[in-house]
Amino acid sequence: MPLPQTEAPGRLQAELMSRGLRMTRQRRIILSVVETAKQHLDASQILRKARKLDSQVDRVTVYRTLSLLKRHGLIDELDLMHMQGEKHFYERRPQRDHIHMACLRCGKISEFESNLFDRLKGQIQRDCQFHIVVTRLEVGGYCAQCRTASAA
Amino acid sequence: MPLPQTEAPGRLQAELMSRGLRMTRQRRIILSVVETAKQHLDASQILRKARKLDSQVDRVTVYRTLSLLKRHGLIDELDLMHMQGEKHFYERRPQRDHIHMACLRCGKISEFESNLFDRLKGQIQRDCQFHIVVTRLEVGGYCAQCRTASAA
DNA sequence: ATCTAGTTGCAAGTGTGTTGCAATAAGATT
DNA sequence: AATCTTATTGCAACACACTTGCAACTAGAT
Repeated sequence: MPLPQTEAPGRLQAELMSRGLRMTRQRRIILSVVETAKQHLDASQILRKARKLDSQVDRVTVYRTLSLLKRHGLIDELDLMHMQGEKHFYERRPQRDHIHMACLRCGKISEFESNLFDRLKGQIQRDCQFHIVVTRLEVGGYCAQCRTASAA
Repeated sequence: MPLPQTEAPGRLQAELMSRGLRMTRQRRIILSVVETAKQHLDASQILRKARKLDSQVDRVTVYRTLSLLKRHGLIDELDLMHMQGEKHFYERRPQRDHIHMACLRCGKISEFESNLFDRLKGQIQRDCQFHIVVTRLEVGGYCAQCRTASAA
């Protein structure tokens, strides 16, 4: 049974192939899960979704693939303030870095892009002579809804 | 054998006592380890240092004390870009937040305070109506030394 | 069709952090 | 100073995320 390999290959798959890496059945599945994710997924969620597409995907392969994508700078790893144990979450690396805000009450994760953040990174590179490869800015606190809810 | 309890109690101990928490022998030791740390320590390093002062400190007590301090906002938890496995590192919460930069080559951790960072936090609070409790900005990349070293 | 090195799956292992519960001790009360 | 109450501790067992060694497999080149 052929895989839905004719679907648009997706940027992740194209990127990996252009780097001379082998495109296995398992990798294709894991990449598609990561690419089509509508929210931040952790390794076990990725495994579960991958198995729905092909029960022949191992936990270890998920870890190895995530680590590969991370090494190649194609995905970012998030901690989301460790609100749900010690899980790590993953998302495709975006064009422009963004901030993750985690509400300590309702658990909602929101994202925010900011010119100030871009300028701050520039300042770090200049003032500290530090060549930035990856950044992670996470903020814990209370979102607008939960602020008004608790004020009521 | 009395403990060196007559030493200046330290801010952490004073803070906890002012909040009506019991000051046990174990807590005093763990607090002093955290307060006098010259670098970022993880839980197992804290345990080891605590045991040097009193072999009667349990691993669990270290975890519980760190979690207590974190809940009370007296220490911050760092991931330092997960360069050394999944450890978490701890430091006393400073007056002013700072950025942690982790060199991916030599592993050095440097810190940086920035007005832009302060302004960015202000922007988040305003634009997102998000009440910030804690922030963590970690940057991975290459420090000045390692940049020049690899250019050579 | 064949080859070879990159990749996978299994099983076992590592390490961090957590939980239930009986024993202990801090700090208040008398 | 003795007593009391309840927070805290230590132990043992557990939970879970992630890793490693290695034989079997297979993608992509020849």
